[in-house]
Amino acid sequence: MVTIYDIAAKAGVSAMTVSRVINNTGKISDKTRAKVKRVMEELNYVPNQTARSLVLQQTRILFLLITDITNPFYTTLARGAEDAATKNGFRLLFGNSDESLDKESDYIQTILSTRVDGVLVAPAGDPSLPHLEKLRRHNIPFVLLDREVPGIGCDVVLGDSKEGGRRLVEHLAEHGHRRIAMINGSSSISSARLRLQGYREAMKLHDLPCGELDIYETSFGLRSDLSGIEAWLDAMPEPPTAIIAGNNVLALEVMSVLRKRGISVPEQISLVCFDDLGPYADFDPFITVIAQQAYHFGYIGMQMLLERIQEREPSAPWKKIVLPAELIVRRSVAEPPSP
Amino acid sequence: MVTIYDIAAKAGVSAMTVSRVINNTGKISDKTRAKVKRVMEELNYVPNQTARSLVLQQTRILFLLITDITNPFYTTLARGAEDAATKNGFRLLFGNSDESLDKESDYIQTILSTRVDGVLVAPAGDPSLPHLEKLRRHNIPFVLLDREVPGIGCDVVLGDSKEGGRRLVEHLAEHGHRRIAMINGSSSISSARLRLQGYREAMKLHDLPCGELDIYETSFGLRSDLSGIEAWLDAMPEPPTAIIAGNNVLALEVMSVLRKRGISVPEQISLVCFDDLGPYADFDPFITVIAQQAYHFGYIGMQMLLERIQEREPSAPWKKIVLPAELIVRRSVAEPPSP
DNA sequence: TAGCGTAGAGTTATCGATAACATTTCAAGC
DNA sequence: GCTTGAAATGTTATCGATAACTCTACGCTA
Repeated sequence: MVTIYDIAAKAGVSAMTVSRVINNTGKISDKTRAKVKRVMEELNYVPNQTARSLVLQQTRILFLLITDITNPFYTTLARGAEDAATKNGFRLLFGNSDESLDKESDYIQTILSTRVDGVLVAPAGDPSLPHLEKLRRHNIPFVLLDREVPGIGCDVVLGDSKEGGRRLVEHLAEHGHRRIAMINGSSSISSARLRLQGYREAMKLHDLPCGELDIYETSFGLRSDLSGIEAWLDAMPEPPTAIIAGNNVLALEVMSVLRKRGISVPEQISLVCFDDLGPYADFDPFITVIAQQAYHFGYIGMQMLLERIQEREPSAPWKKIVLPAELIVRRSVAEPPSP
Repeated sequence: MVTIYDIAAKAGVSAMTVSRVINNTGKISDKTRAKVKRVMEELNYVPNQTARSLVLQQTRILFLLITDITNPFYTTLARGAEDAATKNGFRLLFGNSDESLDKESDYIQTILSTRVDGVLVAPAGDPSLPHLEKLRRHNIPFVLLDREVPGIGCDVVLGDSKEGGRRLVEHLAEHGHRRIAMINGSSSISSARLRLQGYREAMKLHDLPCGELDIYETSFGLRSDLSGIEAWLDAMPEPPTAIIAGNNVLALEVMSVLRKRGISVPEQISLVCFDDLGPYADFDPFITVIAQQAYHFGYIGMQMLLERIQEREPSAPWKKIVLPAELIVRRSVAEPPSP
């Protein structure tokens, strides 16, 4: 591998001169600069970023840790983050925790040892706290995306989950639904908690019945086994006329179970969810959703992270951005079937 | 930031002894080992991977460069690659070239300067050749995924694109279609070329008409402007009764145009494509596709890459794996409407 | 008890770059 | 021709780890 010394030797200058040419610093005569550049081209020289990071104490690499790389919400978010990062001369690496605390922990370790300059995290849930404290202890700036974690102070970009929950209930109530059930992610995840809270408040406000059996708490991630969902549907004494899914993955899974049972949406049951389906919503614009501005989550989060890294205002108070929830009405809601 | 010297000082040993404890090499008394470990815990020490990489001349980091992070084909592939990498103690970083040669070139530069141990590339197309030659010149092992590039020798994992093209035509022909059009990615991409070739051969075999206007060559990536597709549909003298899309993104876009025009699928026109829609195919199992084993592309490609890196067989001949194409019949194909 | 082998440590050089300081070069001014 | 100061370039130390070598102390053997 060609090093800066090889270039220096061949160009008949010192390594420092080559370094100055590379970084455009200090004073170099045009003649020397040209000669060094020519030699670099000739030998296909590429500076060793590892060596550079070691002395500069910064990598200009940022990390985005998401919980589900196959979920379009996160890939769209990733695009936003990437765009903001490259626009500022940083590179972005991705990691995928799969909603697992263990994998998340591994990635945190990787992040610490790689000495990245900053991290964007969609945490697996409240128990992610120790992971975040680790980042804090090691002075690595980070911004939370989509989910808050109680107990840690930091910048965070959230969606208006509670409001989203309310709106979905209202939308269904307007169509005459009274038996509205909800399937949701774990309550150890702040967004799931707020979605549920919004749902509960709106149900109460509209004087709709809502027993504990109407709510099913499971994981946001993709599962191979849908029997939990089946059991839940069977357990409700009076079947619901509408279901709210806490995210897009859960909606897919509920849909799959309903189809298997020959229950048609929206004729026999209405179905709505949080999070849009990315490009696929376009394909068959079927399901009514609370859409989140996924791209903006990434873009804004990245901007906040870069501000912390470049510390325009040292130790500014933590910021919390809440992006609005938008109801997109499509074709998955109808009047409840007459009894 | 805590360094190995801080640990050494506090534990009253040399840095080398700490290094030996970290890496479990050499001989260390149990007493010393315990003391060093305790100090490392106390100070939350994490070894600096940058420094380590510099001296070891290896990073244990691999890179996956894909062309569309929002395409489920690639995210599923990414999962496979990640699983194979972590299983072997390597970490995997992702990059997204967006089907752009320029972005691809930037990533190649990043890869070279980061000194990763190996690369999995889905190239933007045949003009990616110089980028791959750069990797070769710098002795970075790489494996191509999904697309070949003429002019470079390397391991590659492909889908059986030609066979897929044939099968789609046959499937449509069996349903009585004679006017079958195709929208496809750029012919500078090997998989697009083969898909087209399969289509052409099958059309000829079945004695079906196929003029130049029936084929529309565009980009595989997502576009905001669908007017090209509109113009193509308008330009065909006799409208087709079926359309084959060269990948899932193109199918989405064609679908979008058709819906806008009030043309229903499959009643008025049949639509099939290459590549499945990931989890979304489950949601509304609508479109008939040639599915590729996306996960296996990643998993197998990664295994081949690791073999090259660990050089079990130095300079073994290049391997070319062709994964079978599977026709999944759903509901987007019907008999052509009677004239 | 001298000699020797080895477990358990330490020393020094190195990876490839850059910061900080040091030195050389050369043109302008008197 | 000599001084002076800025421009141009070089030298040395450093970042945090590891490889390769060296050293020390102790126990066993003859």
